[in-house]
Amino acid sequence: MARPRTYERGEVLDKAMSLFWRLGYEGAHLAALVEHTGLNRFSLYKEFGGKAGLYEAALERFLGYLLGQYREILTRQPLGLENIEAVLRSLQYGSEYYGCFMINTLTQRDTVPEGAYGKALAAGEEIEALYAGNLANALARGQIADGSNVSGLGKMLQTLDQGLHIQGLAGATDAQKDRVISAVMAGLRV
Amino acid sequence: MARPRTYERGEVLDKAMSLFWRLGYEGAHLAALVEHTGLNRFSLYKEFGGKAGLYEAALERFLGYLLGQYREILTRQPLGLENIEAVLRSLQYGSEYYGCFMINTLTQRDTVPEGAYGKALAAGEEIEALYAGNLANALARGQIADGSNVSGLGKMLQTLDQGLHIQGLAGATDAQKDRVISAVMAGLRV
DNA sequence: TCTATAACAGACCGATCATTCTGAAATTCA
DNA sequence: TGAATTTCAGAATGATCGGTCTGTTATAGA
Repeated sequence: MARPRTYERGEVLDKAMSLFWRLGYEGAHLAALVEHTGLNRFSLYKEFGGKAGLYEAALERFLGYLLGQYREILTRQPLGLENIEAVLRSLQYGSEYYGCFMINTLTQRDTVPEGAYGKALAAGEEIEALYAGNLANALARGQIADGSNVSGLGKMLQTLDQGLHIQGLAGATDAQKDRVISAVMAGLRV
Repeated sequence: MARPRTYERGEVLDKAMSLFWRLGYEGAHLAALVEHTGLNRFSLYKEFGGKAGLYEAALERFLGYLLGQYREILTRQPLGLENIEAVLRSLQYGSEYYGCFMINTLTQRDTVPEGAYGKALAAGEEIEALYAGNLANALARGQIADGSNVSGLGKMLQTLDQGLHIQGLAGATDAQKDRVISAVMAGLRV
């Protein structure tokens, strides 16, 4: 009954994500978003309500990818150090982008749309909980020292994880990041 | 022989820094910079050449502060773990800002003025070298395990340091960051 | 094939961007 | 005190911003 759309919502979000990722919210101008996504202004407003809505939708999509990866690896049975090492190593590679869209959102809290900061925050909390669950099991399995401060270690791992993304921005190679991870895992194991 | 200026260059840079810090390069509009620094447009262009020049000058000033702090603590004799712990703890507190202007510059590589990224990178390399120097001495003093990978540990500490700034953005409390530091130091010591 | 519908491309809009310019004000040196 | 000089405040400037609107085009159902 009507002209069919020439875009697919997911593809548009992926392309918008890559632009926001590189350029930030203010830096990704509407003209560039229109050109890069192929979605014309009219449809962009109809579908997402505007630039802010597009950013939030792109961020949600990214966080979905990200949490999917963390959940997949950090719920493998049995929970423990293997999962933690696997997730740290996996997340460093295979991305065509630098850094992390979630972290960029956090660092741009005051320029990013209203709801974005909270969404990034919530994702971070779930990731921390996933780390903590694996650490608790690692403790029960005797993989880490008796009396370890599990909650402190959980935040430590997340801190390191986030730091690795900054290291990537600062030009650290995969080999260097690998050595960082090895150093931390060595300190963790009994 | 002429009307005296009503501003002091350093103060202007401090105020510009705080605005760029919070809002990023694109987000800090010239009108806001003029209002916040008290420096009028004419003088801003005469003194710094424009918005980009002001950003670079503010970043240089920030990196000067930052490196000054790192150098002061990480060159205390004798070099070793004490300095490392001291610098990690000191850098987390006492700032009225969130995050780190250097890290923000790295995450906004594609929107920030030409030379800014390189300046941030160079500062990071000096910091890493300072960590490495203290680790090498810690090894010689038997503070860390024989055969430790000093260069890997150095990058690990810098990674953690950067991660702590992101944790601050994500609302981590000083107590939580303290526990993260304690966990890492515990893993480091023999 | 014709009509209703929704997406299309791109022109248009006021607001605001970084930058430049203009003229008044304040100071110094003669 | 008066001329020279530099900063001051704020008014232009052209470009570009995010957002809106209009007329055209392509499809689906009748």
